[in-house]
Amino acid sequence: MVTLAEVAQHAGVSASTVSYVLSGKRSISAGTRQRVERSIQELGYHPNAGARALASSKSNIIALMVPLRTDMYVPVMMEIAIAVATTARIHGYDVLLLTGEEGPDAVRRVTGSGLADAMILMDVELDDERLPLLRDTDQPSVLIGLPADTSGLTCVDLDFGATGALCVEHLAMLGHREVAVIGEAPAVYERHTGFAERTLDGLRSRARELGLRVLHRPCEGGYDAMAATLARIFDERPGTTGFVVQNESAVEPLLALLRQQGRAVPEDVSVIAVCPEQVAVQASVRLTSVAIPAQEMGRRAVEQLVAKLDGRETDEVVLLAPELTVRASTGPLTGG
Amino acid sequence: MVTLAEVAQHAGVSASTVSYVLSGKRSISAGTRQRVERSIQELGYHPNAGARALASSKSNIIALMVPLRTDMYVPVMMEIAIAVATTARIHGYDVLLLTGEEGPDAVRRVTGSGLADAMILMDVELDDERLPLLRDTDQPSVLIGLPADTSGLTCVDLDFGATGALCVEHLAMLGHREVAVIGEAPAVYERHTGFAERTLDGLRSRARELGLRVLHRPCEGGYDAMAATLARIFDERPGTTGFVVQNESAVEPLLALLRQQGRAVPEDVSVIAVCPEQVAVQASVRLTSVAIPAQEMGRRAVEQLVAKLDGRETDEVVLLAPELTVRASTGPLTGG
DNA sequence: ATAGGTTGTCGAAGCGCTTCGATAGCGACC
DNA sequence: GGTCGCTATCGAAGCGCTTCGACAACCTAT
Repeated sequence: MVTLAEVAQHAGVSASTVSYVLSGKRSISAGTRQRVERSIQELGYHPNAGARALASSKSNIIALMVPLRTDMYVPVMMEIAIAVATTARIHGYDVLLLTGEEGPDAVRRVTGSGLADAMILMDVELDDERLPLLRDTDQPSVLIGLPADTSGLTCVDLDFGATGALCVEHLAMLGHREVAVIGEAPAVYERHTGFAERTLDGLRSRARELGLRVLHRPCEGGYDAMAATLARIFDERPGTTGFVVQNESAVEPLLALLRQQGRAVPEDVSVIAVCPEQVAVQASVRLTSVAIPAQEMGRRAVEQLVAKLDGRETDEVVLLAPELTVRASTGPLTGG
Repeated sequence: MVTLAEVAQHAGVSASTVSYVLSGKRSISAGTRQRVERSIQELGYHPNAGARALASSKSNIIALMVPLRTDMYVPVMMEIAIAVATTARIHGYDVLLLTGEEGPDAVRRVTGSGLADAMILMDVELDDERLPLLRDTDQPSVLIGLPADTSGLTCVDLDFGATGALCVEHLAMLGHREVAVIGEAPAVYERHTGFAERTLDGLRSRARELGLRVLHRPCEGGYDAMAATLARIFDERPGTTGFVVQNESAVEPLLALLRQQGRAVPEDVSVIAVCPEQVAVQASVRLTSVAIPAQEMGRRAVEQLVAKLDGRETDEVVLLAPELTVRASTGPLTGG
């Protein structure tokens, strides 16, 4: 391995000068800079990460903690992770991938060892056990998702409350009066992942204002579970004409079942999905949907984090405004 | 931050003794060990990663390069990534997440800076531009996927050739004579990702031996693309009764279209998917499938890598044997 | 011409750890 | 009882870098 000292010797300057050329923290004459840069090129020098971290107490690494479970929103998670990695590189950081498995211990380990300068947590639960640790540390962190108590934390998330409201508004505008919400698997609600509840709250309170009736049913993904859920819904509320689906793996089964039951989309029933664009576009009916802006979330999380690392002020909570795209799965209520 | 020296002082021993307690590289008396361990506990000591890396020239980090594109097999990629992270932790390594974006430069950067001790590459193309670099480096690496020339490389992958053969055998056994293969998007073939071609080769050559006719059609995911593809297939080969699908996002559309055309699965046509178990189980018809053993692939890749890092001999190529699970989407050809 | 301020460079200290002798202590052996 | 061979421990060097203070060289304003 080529070292700083070798570069310095090759360029005929001192080691510190090379270091300053690299960091730009002191002014260097154009001539010297060029000589040093040529030497770096010629020798194929790469600064040693460990030495750098030791000397500067900065690893230039951001830890990203992804949920271990793969029962939900996998593509979204992946897209966020990739956006995080890509954006981090732009700011000169690398990303360390941690799984939720280690739980709070991972936070301690990474914080304590100086492995990472900062950390991003995904899939935050309302009362996440990692939060006290984060508040105690002075290591910057950003959450993707919204816990119950955000004090002292920085969070980035889609505004799921507004998302729910937006869905119900669209349906109301089209004349629907009875709405069913196909939610995430029961386990998701049980573990108090905030977004599912927030969507529902936003949707319900707006529905109340607009005078719509709402029936919420959690649903495991897949065809069979969806069939059972749908049967129960029509059993309980035969007049249901609007559906809001917040569960990727229930989307296609729902469409298939409706088709099978002779209910035309969007003539008889309207369906809105809360899902990534790709799912909405590729479905058997092009879905009116509120997109989950995975990339944007990853990007913003990194930007918040970098701002913190640079000592800039940051917002406490960044809520991304939902956008509803009308496609072919919603239409005015005609039959009455 | 608590340092080694502080632990040493607290325990009344020298720094090197603490270090040896931690690493176990020299024998330590039981009494001393206990005293040191108690001090570590009490002070909440975590070894500094940078200092360690510098002194030992080992970072205990494995770099994982994931494809940037999210056009295919996203859940599989995610599952592999998580399996890699989990398995790596078991062996005392952390995982650095690199996106394909930087391309070969990322390999240079990570190798040169000593950021990682080794690296795992996913989504390897037949003639991947990163391979020469890997062969040149003495940094251990493992590929997930199979390039054209595996000499000097260690690879882990599903045996896609055998997978193709297995699918066609199953269909042949059930009496089918005309088989259509719904493949990945054309772009996947164009960029020469090996697995798609290997599946096809294995399938074709076994079909020849068994006397079946095979028609292969690449297919973008989604309903519309699948509809067009399916129309062309039945147009060209009206007698097609067996389908092999190697494209997650074509599965559900295919089932919907067949249903819509009044072709019953599995009475009239049989469908085999090459996909993750979850997809096969959740589909509207429980699919006979060959699973893509994502977790196993990630795990094996790490194990190969760790073996290399420990100086143990490793296999050059690990091909996982495919397993076909019969579910409800395939059956004997009855109509004749 | 001289004090004062820049600008560009250097040397040295030190980041926290690993690791290589060196050595002290101790039981065993002839 | 002296020597050998352990085991358990220590001290010191050094990994490759950053960063601080020092200082020479030069420029400007008086």
